[in-house]
Amino acid sequence: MKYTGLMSSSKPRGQYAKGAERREQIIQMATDVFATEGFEGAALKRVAELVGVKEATLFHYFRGKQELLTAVLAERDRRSLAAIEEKEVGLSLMVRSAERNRREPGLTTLYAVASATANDPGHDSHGYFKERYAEVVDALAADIERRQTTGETRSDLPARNLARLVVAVSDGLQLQWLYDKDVDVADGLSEFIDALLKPQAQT
Amino acid sequence: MKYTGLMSSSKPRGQYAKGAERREQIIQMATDVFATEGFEGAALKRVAELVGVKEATLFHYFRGKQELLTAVLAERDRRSLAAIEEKEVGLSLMVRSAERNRREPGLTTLYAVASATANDPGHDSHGYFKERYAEVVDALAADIERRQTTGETRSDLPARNLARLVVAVSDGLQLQWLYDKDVDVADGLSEFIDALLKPQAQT
DNA sequence: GTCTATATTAAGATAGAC
DNA sequence: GTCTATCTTAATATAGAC
Repeated sequence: MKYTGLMSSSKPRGQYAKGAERREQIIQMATDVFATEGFEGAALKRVAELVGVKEATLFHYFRGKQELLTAVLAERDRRSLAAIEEKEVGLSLMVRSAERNRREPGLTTLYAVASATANDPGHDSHGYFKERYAEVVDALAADIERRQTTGETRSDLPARNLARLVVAVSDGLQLQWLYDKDVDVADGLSEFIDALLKPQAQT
Repeated sequence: MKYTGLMSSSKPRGQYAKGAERREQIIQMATDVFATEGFEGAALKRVAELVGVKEATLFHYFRGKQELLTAVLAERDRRSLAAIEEKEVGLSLMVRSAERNRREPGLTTLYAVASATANDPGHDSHGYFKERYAEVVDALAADIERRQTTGETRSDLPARNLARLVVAVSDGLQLQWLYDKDVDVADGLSEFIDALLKPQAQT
């Protein structure tokens, strides 16, 4: 309802914030509001009030609501990666991400919905998702291929196909979780990786 | 753009169609328009024109655009099932459905987007997807469990977990296909089923 | 101090929901 | 018709460079 308390304390009279900082503030606050209200349900007015600026200021930093959404999604990715050990890549990163998702259901839902709706090339986040899918599949395929050479992982299927399956299981279970919170994405993904990637004895 | 549904020429002047028939016509035409223009992009006015009725008539049969969408999605399911051998259930049905999806990309995209956006309990199609996921997982689990007793399929994992993975791979690959049409959902799903469900030798 | 780039806002157009 | 949300336009305020 009322957020006026935040205004004057966070932004002393007569001072302008530096562009990059204000941009950060807006993304952070938009993250919270989008995660709580959903994309359509969120009003930019509320975001602006919480930051302590007028709506018009938001449009100075972002061309529109969709561009702000893209910034929120990209920033979540960035934070996610930053919070993880550098050595963790590929398969273990996927499982770790699924565990993080469990802790932020609002953002995870936002992400799942956006990944489907942004399929339209006209959607502002289309490029972001297209590139990200390519990157994730590439990184996973490289990790799997490395494991294949050491015999740690089955080699009877192309690494790239296996990578696509891992990503598919992750996204697909996430979708089922939207409708049934008993579904555990991290557990299911782990089970899948253990079961599918284990070296195969010929039967 | 060509719309192949039943046209107004099938309705002689001065005759009212029976409710069920008109309803059918509307659903068929809406299917074409939604598949071509997408849900948001589609104008109900256009659907009405193509059917040969006023927009108000649409609202007589469906409370709103979302309810019409639900009817379109449900009808696609019904037709899909009707066109398939009765004996085909479970795993082979999943692969067959993926093959059909390849032939109707517009509808498939519509379905993928709707399955993510309808996660909100307030969305008109929410109940449809929730029930459908439960049904599909149940049917698949039953099929897999049967195969497990015959030794045709691995038994070291619960049938229900395997069923959820199969559904996840199907939906997940479909999502990747939205961004890269080179992804072949049916092939990937087949590969996955062959690889994962094969009885496991102990390693 | 003046100048310029950037930050911010007031006011309102437009479109859709109720 | 009223209300609310997105977005535009154009004018004002501030910070930093010189």
